[in-house]
Amino acid sequence: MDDTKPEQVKSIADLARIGGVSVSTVSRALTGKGALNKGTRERIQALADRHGFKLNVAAQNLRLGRTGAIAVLLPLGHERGQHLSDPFFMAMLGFLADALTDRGYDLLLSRVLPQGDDWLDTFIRTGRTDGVIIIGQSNQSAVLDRTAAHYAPMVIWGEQSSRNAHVTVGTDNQAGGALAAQHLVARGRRRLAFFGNVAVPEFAARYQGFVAALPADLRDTVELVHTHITPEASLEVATAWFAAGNRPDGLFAASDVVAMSLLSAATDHGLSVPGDLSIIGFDDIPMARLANPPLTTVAQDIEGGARQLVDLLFRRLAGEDAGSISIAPRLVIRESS
Amino acid sequence: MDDTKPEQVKSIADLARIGGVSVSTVSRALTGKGALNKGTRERIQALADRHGFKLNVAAQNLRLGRTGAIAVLLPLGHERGQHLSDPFFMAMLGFLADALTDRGYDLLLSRVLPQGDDWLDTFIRTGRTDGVIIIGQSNQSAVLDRTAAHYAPMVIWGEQSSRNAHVTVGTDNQAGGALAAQHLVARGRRRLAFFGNVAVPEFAARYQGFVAALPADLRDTVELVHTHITPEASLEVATAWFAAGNRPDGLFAASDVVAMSLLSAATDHGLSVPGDLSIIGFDDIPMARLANPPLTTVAQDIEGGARQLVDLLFRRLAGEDAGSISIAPRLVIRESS
DNA sequence: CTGTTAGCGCCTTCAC
DNA sequence: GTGAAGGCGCTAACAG
Repeated sequence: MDDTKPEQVKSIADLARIGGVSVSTVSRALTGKGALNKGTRERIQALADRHGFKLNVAAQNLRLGRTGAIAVLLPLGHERGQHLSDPFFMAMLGFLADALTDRGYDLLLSRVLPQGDDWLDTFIRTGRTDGVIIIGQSNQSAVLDRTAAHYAPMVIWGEQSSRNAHVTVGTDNQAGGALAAQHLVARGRRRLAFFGNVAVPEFAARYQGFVAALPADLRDTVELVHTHITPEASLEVATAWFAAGNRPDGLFAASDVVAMSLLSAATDHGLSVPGDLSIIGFDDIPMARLANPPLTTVAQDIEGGARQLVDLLFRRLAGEDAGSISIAPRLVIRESS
Repeated sequence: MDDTKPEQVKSIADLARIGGVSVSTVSRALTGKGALNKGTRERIQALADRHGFKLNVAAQNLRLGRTGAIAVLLPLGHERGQHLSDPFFMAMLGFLADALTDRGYDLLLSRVLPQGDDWLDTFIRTGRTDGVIIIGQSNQSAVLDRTAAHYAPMVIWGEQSSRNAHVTVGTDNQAGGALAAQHLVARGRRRLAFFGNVAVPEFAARYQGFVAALPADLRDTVELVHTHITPEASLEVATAWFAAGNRPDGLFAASDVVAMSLLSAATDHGLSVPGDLSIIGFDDIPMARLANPPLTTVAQDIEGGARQLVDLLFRRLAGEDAGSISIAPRLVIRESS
């Protein structure tokens, strides 16, 4: 056809000049919005392709008063190492990335070390993203509540509570704890303990649900062992605990990673699982089935959760006053119990 | 002092009006750039704080001709499930987020299903980010090379090769394979196999390094077992392989996740580790020490790697023609060998 | 159907 | 030391 040499085209103005049309025509051709003669549209599109030109998304978004990005924040309130290693978050993040991509949004990832009480407002006011997804309340419930009061497009993965002013999506952790309790009791286990960090709302709920579902005589004897849920910390705590002579017959861990630490420590101390004791985890990370023996666990629907988070966020972004969502957990029985 | 009611301040123009100064003064006060009377600067900053005003980062970046964001792309060329579950990526991502945050940049996360051969150029031309970090070549080396020819701010975590036109940071996978070989040989193991997907450059190099470091008589008998490196796929392959009657005494896995599958499958078939056979993984994910028995593995320096990736990217962003970096692996001997 | 124009919110020369 | 004005690249009335 014609033989325009691919010169540097940096903006629609350049392309407009080369194509002998106005910038609005180029804009209409490339966005597909607005009425435009089919021939012109195709000619401009072809011209853009030939020059390897794409609309600048940043400028486009500025003009549209949006950013085209959603922030995913991992607050490291007290579990500094958790997010680095826990497969649960990787899975969640992957599904979130998919769900946001499907809607044409970018995912802005940020790990935050909460400082003072306005790290969240400060982040939001810089206008970097159109909405915020926060993974876990950590110890920041008060900050979340304060921001939720004036900022709608924010959803939190975590524990739902009537005390929360912020909107959450999350597993019914109490129900999950109850599933674990019922299972251990059904197996005839009576010397029980829970391992986790109850300063984290999700874990506290798992513990409460666990205790509440126990028969009255066991409720008073169940031990609460505090541990951060990183592999390193939980292995250390578990090893020390067994070394101190504790001989339980039923353990419920706040996460699969902690459960794997318990498994490892128990084996090291010559105990057989599930012969001498049962161990139950929480999450059902892909690796739970690779544990030795494969881990019985309370499964969270990570993919479904991610989808619900994104759905809810976009409903709120659209002005709808959509509320919290609770997801039922499911007991997956393998060989560790 | 004064009692201005916090009205809605959406731009520096609003603040300029309220403060009785020009927009340029506000800009100078809030960015700290340019000369300005100290008193004015402090007055405007106080005014901004009182109104909870922050500069709009998107507009600022548009004006400065940058985006303030770096893309981290996970190409899912043939390991669709890998990135969802492999703790290695979570760790890498966490460290990248930290390193980028330290430099005042955002991390734009994107999982891409490579389509055709210009998904990368298309992404770059939309101008969403100032640079690109790609985790793994996947099967896209040709695409990466083509883009690298005209786009400097791009670094790849993966396998370095003289055939690569793109710049990489990565573990010396051949050396890692050699470490595994030497260790198994030193343990007197002779019936060897490698488990992994050699269509992935990194894994191919691990396999080659492994074979090359073997004594001549073993080199011909080592078996290459193909498996994707997801927990699900590798467990299935390992189980079938043992069920077919294979009785090796030394296994080298392309990743720790695969090694844990091998451990699980071997135990299921009544084999003892390390009694009957030795198993070595690759990565040294935090959970490797929680395996039962704890996993011997070739450790990658994930944190150092992430830092090098970011350093290299910013050097190239500054116009420097900085080249690829190779990181030495380290054998971590635990109880699985 | 297409072009002109006025911004989105900010930074930065150039004057004063 | 501070203000006015132009423009980063794009979109959307409003005209014609």
